[in-house]
Amino acid sequence: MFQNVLIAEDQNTINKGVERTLNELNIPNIATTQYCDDALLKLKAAFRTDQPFDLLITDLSFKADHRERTLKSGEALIEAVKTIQPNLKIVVFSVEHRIGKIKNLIDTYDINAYVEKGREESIELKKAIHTILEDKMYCSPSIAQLLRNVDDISQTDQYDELLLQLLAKGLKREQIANYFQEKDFPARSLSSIEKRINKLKVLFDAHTSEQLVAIAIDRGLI
Amino acid sequence: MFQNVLIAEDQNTINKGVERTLNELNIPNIATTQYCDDALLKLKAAFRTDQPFDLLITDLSFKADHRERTLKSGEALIEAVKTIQPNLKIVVFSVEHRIGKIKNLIDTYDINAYVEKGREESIELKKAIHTILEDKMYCSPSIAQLLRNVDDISQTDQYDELLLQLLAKGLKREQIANYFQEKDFPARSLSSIEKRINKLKVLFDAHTSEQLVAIAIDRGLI
DNA sequence: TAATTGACTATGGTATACCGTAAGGAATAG
DNA sequence: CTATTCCTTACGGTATACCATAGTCAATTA
Repeated sequence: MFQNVLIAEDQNTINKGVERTLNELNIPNIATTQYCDDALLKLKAAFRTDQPFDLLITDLSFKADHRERTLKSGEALIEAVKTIQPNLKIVVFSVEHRIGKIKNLIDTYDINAYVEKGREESIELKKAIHTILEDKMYCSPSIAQLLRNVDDISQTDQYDELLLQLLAKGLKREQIANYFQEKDFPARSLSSIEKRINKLKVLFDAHTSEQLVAIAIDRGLI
Repeated sequence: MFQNVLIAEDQNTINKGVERTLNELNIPNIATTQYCDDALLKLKAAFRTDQPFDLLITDLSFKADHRERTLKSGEALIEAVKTIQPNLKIVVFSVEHRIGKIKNLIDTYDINAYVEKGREESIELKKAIHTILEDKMYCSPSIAQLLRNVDDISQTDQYDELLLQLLAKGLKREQIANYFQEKDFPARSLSSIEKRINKLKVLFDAHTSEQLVAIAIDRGLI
């Protein structure tokens, strides 16, 4: 079982709750922190001793408050951690359900578990920890399900992604065409842009381009 | 001090955490539940005994899962509770920061405290409970600040919020107008809808309605 | 080579969104 | 009461989005 676990989570109550769950697993040393910067400091400090942390459980989003912050998100924390202790096991514990974001997280940072916050989260956390101990990856069932279907989404390639981003950034169709002209992209005419947007609307079952943007955001594509 | 407290919160970990916080206040009987319907059953059952609950701490949003639900939100639970035990003290404990919703909650249901989930939530929960014991209302500082600035804005907030939601759901301007006709809302003409959308675009500095929706989602307005 | 296909583009017509103006009515101020 | 202001609505013109059609060109195939 893990010996030294660090919890990074801004919500105080969740800290307490996760701590209690870890108690039930008989983990001897549990540290908690409410800021990413503090988490990194603690990890660094412990890494220099003979008692480094062997597991990090971290949220993704941390609210801003009066304190200055260098690391502003779980992603940033993970990226920083990987440079000093690349073998540290990491569990991401978040409400994030946008599959694009999660897939990116898994692909980029090679995290060991993704647990979605929800009713069964305590049970899932325990499962995740046991699974990691066997050197396997754990993922909440609902998310695992979505990940399997993620190939549908990767059809919408970089081009579509950029197109949706530009829409969400407030560019009109003609402006997008001009932008693509400059970048010398294929399908850079106004006509092609229109067709592509239309294709995306069919693909995502959106009635308007406003809804298209909303869906794209909801799925974490942009 | 309160003797019998019920916690309604779908996130298991938060349940544990709040329970621990209440332990620190030496509250003898703490019950937890992850469903609104169960919460109501427990409240009803206890109300018939000589040990009714004297405090309810409830979240606002409860995720859907396989179970059938009658009560789907904290608001619904509160409304139901008020019919059977109108004097029950209620603490709402939520991440909700849309001031319109919160003001509506306070005005309609006469709740005793609103604690916003965040870094200081445990301390605030304790403060809230102590404040309620003195028969006063407690509100998180950040929310209290916002409430002071919002007198008549809240109505327009609701309206704008719905408008943005309908846009994100793919309704066209005319369909939104029709929807507002049916609901007998003020400013229900196509012209008014257009004007309002335009006002929102100026307010949020959006160039297109697509961007407006994106910004609204980003800020958690919808 | 000739035909075919597919990706891209140009064009024009229709629908919708956008924007300004003005009229009506309710509430408010003088 | 009248004037003013604010809100709502109607209306009309312009811009943009939407949609169908057809043309160009390059690559592929027979």
